[in-house]
Amino acid sequence: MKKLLDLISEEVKKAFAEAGYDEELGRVTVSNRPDLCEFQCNGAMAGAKKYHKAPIMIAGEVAEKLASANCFEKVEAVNPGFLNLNISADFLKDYIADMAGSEKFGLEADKAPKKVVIDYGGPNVAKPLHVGHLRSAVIGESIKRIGRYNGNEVIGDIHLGDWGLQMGLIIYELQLRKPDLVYFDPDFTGEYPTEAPFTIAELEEIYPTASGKSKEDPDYKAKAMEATFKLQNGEPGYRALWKHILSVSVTDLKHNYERLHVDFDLWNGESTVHDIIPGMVSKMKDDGYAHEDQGALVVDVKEETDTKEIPPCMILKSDGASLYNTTDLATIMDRMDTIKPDRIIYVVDKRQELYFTQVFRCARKTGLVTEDTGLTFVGFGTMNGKDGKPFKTRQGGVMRLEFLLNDIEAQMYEKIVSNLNHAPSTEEEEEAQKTAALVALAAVKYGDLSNQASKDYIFDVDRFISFEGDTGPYILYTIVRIKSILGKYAATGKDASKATLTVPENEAAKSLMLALANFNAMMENAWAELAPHKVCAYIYDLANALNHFYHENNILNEADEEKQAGYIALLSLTKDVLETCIDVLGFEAPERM
RNA sequence: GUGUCCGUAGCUCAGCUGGAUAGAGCAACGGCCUUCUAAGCCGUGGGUCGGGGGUUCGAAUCCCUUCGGGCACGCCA
Repeated sequence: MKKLLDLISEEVKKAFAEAGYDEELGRVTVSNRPDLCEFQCNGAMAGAKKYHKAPIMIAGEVAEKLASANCFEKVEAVNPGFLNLNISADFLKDYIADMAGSEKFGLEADKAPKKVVIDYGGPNVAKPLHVGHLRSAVIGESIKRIGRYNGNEVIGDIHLGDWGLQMGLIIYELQLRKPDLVYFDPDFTGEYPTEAPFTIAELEEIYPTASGKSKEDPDYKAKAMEATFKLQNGEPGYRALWKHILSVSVTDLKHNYERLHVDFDLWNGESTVHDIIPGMVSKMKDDGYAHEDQGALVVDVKEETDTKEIPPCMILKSDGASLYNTTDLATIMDRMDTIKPDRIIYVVDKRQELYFTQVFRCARKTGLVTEDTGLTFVGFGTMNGKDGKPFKTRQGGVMRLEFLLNDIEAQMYEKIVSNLNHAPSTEEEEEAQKTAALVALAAVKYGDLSNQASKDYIFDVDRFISFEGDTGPYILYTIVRIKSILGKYAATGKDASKATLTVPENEAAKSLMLALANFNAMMENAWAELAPHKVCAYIYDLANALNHFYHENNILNEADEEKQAGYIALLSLTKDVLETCIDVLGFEAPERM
């Protein structure tokens, strides 16, 4: 289905052409003066110079040609040369009816669907998720869903940190604590136990302890490095332990991501590509791209157009060990090999931007990716506390994601229960718990996603839980409100699915339709710009339009059944669109709140 | 130092492929619950769009400059 703006623009372009002007001048935009008109075209002013004519003259001529166009109910040429347009109520109603009947509310799927890998998450095993992982998960998940909604095949990959020194640290510390475990017996030849010799809680304690010791004690660190080396070279006991660490950790991670409504198609990590690194490196050497510099193996990635010096991309450290770059490049190679994506999107902290330009250039230069493979860096800003500094606990430590969510859910629960105005029954308590979880998630996600991803933002818990105004809960509240009305309508024995739209006969209804009509353009644009905040801005507008409509029209008491059915159809569509949008943002609405 | 992003109302943020009076939310103030959920709606006050130049009929938006801040700049990830 064509976008409403395109349909209107076609008419206006035709009018420009008929009046003897360049039709490109006929591009219509949403009015920035809603008090004057719904849509505007500024082409007359842009063309004034070219045609040596006063803009108002041009606008006037075009307006005359447009007089017969049935899609407008008002066409005005006003000084200095604006073309003010109001759409016809009938035309709009028909458009909305088409939209309601179309599969994706009028969104046309990409003509050539792309296969896209999206790399987000990036947690380390054996370490709990903390607030630093929140943005990647929330933004990445939303971009993934937006991409899918636009008709693409999008594959989410968590890209675990599961291979480096951290693993050696854990193994060595475990060996000190439980030296009798079979994993450390070099003569052991049997089957290793299937049960891990530790719990997630122990694991989460072991890693920081080991990490701390290794910083203080060079000997300890050397031992950990040795363990890492053995692991990477296939020592059976270590491999078996590593699998335990991975599985215990992944189980826990899945649980935590589930709570965030975030899921990944691939749980690959650094270890996935370990075996293909040597081949990749030697090929880069053989092809003449990689050379030694100060002992390290590097690939130059400078380009003439650079405004600053871009350091070479390091492939191997001077001690011959691989590093982050090596794994990332090998991961690209692996993805090209196994998935053949058209595009890879990285949702990562924006501080890594320079690093990723190096990696991308290196991948292109060395032929790891084809010319037309897109490599996109979506950098997100820091989540700051109210003081404008990186978000910390009251004690100044890193806040665990679980604790943060628990805290917000608990406050949400209090609010819900106090809204009941009576002591909750057991059932009500249970429902309140569920609702609190949904609302808390919406509050956190909307709070994050409504900001431009690339900017730092202030994570203000008090603001999020107050849930007034432009917040996730406001959106949910609007949906719940519609559900309630639709439920009551159905309870009178009428069938909402049979309700058909009617021509909007008041300003509130028309505004709501206009807001709805923007859906396809918005969703397409959100994908083009990888910008979930556009979806947030849209649903905030739509929710406002709905609430305005709600206060202007008494739906359930409307005596005229046809008119009432029209309202109901409008409400249903609004609900469906809102729910589609929040789904794409990665949260959902409760039945009541 | 070099590069890069940012600076919009008291606070948090939109708007930035140039257009008419710069928009929201919070906070402040004033209305609206015997009618569909007041987590709502309606209204009032509040801004030299960091400063200065320039391009343009027109600049928060583009260019230059300056001040202030964030971040990144080869063996961490």
